[in-house]
Amino acid sequence: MNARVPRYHRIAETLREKIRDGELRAGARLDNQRQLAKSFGVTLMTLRQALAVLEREDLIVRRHGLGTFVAAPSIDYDILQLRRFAGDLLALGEQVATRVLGTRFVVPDRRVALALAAPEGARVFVLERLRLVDGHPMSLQRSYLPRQLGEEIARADLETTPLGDALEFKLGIVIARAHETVSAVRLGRREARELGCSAGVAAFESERISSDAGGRPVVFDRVFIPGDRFRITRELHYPLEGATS
Amino acid sequence: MNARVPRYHRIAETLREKIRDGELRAGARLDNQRQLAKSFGVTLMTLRQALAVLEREDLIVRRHGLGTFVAAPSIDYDILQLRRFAGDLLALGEQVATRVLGTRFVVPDRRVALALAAPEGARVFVLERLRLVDGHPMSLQRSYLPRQLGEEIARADLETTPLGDALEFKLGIVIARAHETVSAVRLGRREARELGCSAGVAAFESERISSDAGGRPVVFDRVFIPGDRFRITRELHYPLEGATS
DNA sequence: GGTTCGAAGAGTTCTAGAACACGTGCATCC
DNA sequence: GGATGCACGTGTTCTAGAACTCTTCGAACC
Repeated sequence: MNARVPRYHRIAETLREKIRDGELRAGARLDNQRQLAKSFGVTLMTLRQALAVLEREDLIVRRHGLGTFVAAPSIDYDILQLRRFAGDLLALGEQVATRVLGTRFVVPDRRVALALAAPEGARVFVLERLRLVDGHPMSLQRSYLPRQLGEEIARADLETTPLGDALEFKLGIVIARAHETVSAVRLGRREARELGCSAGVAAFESERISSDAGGRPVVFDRVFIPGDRFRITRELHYPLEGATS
Repeated sequence: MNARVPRYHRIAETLREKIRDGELRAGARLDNQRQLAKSFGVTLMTLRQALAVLEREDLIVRRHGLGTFVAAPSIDYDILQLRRFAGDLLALGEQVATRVLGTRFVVPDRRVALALAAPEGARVFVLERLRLVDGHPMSLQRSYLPRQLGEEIARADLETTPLGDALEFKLGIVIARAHETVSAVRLGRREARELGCSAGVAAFESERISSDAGGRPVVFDRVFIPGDRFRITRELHYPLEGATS
């Protein structure tokens, strides 16, 4: 009757079906954009518009320099039960141990600096810990704190005192809110070595900004957990309310 | 240092500032895209990318054939306190009166038919009411009910009995859930006449589907309220839980 | 008074490239 | 062993148009 449906919508629909039907699995890499444009018989710009549609639907993820990937399915559902991914997610009845790898002062990357509102070039405190489940390395956690807080907290026995407790009982700081982002990454060399697996394997990366009641950022946590991939953000409110199904 | 910031980001930022500083007010129409592209010295495609950014941020609204408009500010915040927009939003301590304009059986439009699961071409019951605040017309509400329910309810004294009460005490039907969509429209002639304003003025239109505990759709409400513009949907659960800030 | 039709204005889709920027991996160098 | 640098593959930004569709509004027509 009428071909009034935009071309890029049709392309998006085609790809959507391939993803739905399993022809393209979660995590799979699509052909590169120029190739796709060619095979659909459209311009790069048009193809990119189709990809933009799918990206807004969280069906694909585009990574500069790497490629376009099929995203993980419907995270929203799982995330409701996620609670605090970073730390105490691991308290599932297993034998959980924490090994402090060390503390340092470093110049943070942009994300950390932004989260902690640290001035350009200023150093921040880092606490690096390894979580072991059943004696096996499970996650690598780097906790960044503003310099001054770090200097105070560094004197605590972090080997036996959880960071949250040290903040609360030593400095009187209580975490009131957190914003967490979980994404999928490939492990770098250092992270892989600490976790006892090979570099480049897929892993969760959780970035969490915890703030006190006044909204002041207190801790930036970055956690790596070897595993599958997905990406989601969500707000947490303490004390955690009952899981709303 | 480096102009590595994409051009369309700079354009978006410029427009963002104009909106923030009030140079462009909510509801104002921007220059047309070709004009904007020309004045920014970029291609139409590039300008459109800037607009796409702002649209995703809900700062502007683009309407095919009409123009690009500054969106209303931060609706998400207000909607939390919206409760039942359709009816009892008006119970704010003002003098609220209800005038029944009439009842009819009509062939519903597609949206109503779909919501009430009415067969093609079947008639449904309509109750039309005017809400007056302080003697001044505030909103026009059309409540659609399935034919059979309508025939029962038509015998009630709707001038003095709220529709919800009539449903509950006369038919034993209790509303358990509702799904509400609020959008911005321009008033048609009839609606404008009833509301005592001129046709074409901007108004809220709220469409609400109320269902009983069994999930059966009971009432479709469509409410017009002259005012500003926005669009949002949200789920309501009865009994309404306390407002989570 | 209502209806129909068409022109004008505005957003949308699309082409065919060219140049740029980012991540990775490998080779090289200390 | 670790740092540096470069090439390659891939996504991103941008140009300069042309053609299409949607909405409104007024004029002409019942």
